[in-house]
Amino acid sequence: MTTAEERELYVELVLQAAESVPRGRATTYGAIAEVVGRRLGRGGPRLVGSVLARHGGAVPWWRVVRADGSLPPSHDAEARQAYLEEGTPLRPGGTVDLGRAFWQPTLQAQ
DNA sequence: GTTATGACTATGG
DNA sequence: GCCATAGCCATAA
Repeated sequence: MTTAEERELYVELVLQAAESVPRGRATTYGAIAEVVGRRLGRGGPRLVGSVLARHGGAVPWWRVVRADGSLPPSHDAEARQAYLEEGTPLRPGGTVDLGRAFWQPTLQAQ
C-alpha cells in the first residue's frame, strides 16, 4: 500500500542518496534502491529511475548510472560533458568506470 | 481488475 | 560486445 506521504518520502530519500555522491564519483540505480529500500522496505531500481526522471532536476542525476556504467542515450551527451568537468573515471566506451568511480550512497538519518 | 510502461538488472545465446 | 528474455516494483490508463 502506498500513500501520498510515502511516495513523497521515497522521493526525498532517493534525491538525498543522489546528493550524497561527491564530484568525480558515481553510483547506480540499484545501489540507491538498496539503501532506500532498506529504510522503507520497498522500491526497486526502476522506481529510482522514475523518481530521478520526474524530480531529479535539482540533483546531480548524471552521477547515477546503470549497473554497467552507462546512461540512457537521451542523456548520454550531457552526462559525458559533466564527467569531463568533474574528472569522473571513464572507460573507452564512454561509460563510467564503476570499478574506480563507484560510490556507496548514504542517507542523512543513517 | 487487467495491461502497458519505465532514466533497471541478471542471464543466456 | 549486442540482442532477446525474464524478473522486478510502482504508476498510469
